[in-house]
Amino acid sequence: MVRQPAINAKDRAPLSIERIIEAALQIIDGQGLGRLTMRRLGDALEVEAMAIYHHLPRGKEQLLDGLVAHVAIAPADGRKAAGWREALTRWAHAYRKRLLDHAGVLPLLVTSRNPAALATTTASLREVLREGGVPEAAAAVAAHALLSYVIGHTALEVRGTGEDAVEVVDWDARFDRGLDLVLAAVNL
Amino acid sequence: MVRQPAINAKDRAPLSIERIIEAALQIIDGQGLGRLTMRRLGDALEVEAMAIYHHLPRGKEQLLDGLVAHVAIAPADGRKAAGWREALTRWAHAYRKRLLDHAGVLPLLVTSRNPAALATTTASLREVLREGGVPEAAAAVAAHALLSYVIGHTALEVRGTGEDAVEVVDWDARFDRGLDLVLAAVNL
DNA sequence: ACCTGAACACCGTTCAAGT
DNA sequence: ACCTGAACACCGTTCAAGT
Repeated sequence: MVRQPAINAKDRAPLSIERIIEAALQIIDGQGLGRLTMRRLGDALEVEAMAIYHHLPRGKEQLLDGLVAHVAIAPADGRKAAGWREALTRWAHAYRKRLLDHAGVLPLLVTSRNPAALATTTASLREVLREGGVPEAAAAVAAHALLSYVIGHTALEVRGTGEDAVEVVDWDARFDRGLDLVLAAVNL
Repeated sequence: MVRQPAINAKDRAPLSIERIIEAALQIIDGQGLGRLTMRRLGDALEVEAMAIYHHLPRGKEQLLDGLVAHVAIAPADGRKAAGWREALTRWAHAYRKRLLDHAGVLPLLVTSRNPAALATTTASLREVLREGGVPEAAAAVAAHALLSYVIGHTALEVRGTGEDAVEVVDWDARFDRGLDLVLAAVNL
């Protein structure tokens, strides 16, 4: 006879940090950061909230650190860029998309939480500049100005896109025009 | 006989929205946003937490909206600027200082909460550009790029200044160099 | 008008216990 | 090793009551 799992055995995929982070992102993206609680997260994972502590001993703090780390990585754009300016434009678009896709995590990004994750983002941007042949000294300023612009723009876009928005704005167009302005200065 | 207040009379200044906001800012600046609770706020004001609801019927939501409104107003710089570039530089420095002085409120600023407060900030910046004689079309892009840069830089600065900072950085110098880059592009 | 006290439904987290 | 259940100290908020 083939061995059957007992009726009461909970033979589902065991918990893992990846599954926990994924479920947390789904709650945040769907209901907002304020509704992310350990108990609700446990429900989503079909587990008691306390089980999460077995995988994240530092509890909710560690969970939030993990969320920041997750959005820090801008997915690489496969296409080959014609020059450093096009490469930077693509990087900026990819990072903005990442931030907007998980806009609920944004408040965590403007905290001193998990500063190591920020280094990841900076490194990927510096790599694009290096490949584009931008001199080291100019690259440092350019990277900082560009990253600041993308983060700041996204913050403004999120604020201006809420339910009771004050003004109707084409945020795609506004982003591109500001980006052009910043990139023009890099060229000087 | 001169009328004396009874021993048990609580003859202290009555609660007001201004006093509540002020006390909340003090808690945030000193202990962080996470430790701002209605009960602690009540303690700071020497009142039961429930008394706050008499002045802020929408409760903590309304309190947070008020905090966002408070940091939205960049204090005017008294000195007379020599030209639009100097005027913008001063505006940027003043706004960065405001954000850093209340860095704990920053997470609230990257939410869709109280979008009307954002209009206040934008208006003050647009006024500087108007006085500087920057043409309307260029001013719109410049204002957005500059405001984004200042907000984004401050977010990065707060992240890079925490207790377990990864790198030592002269944030004043970095801010100025990025600001110069953005302002150079406005000039084109 | 302004504040209090008790109560309710929720939170994050600990700890001993189960399998 | 992995998860549960009960418990603790805390939240935001309501509502009736006090002055």
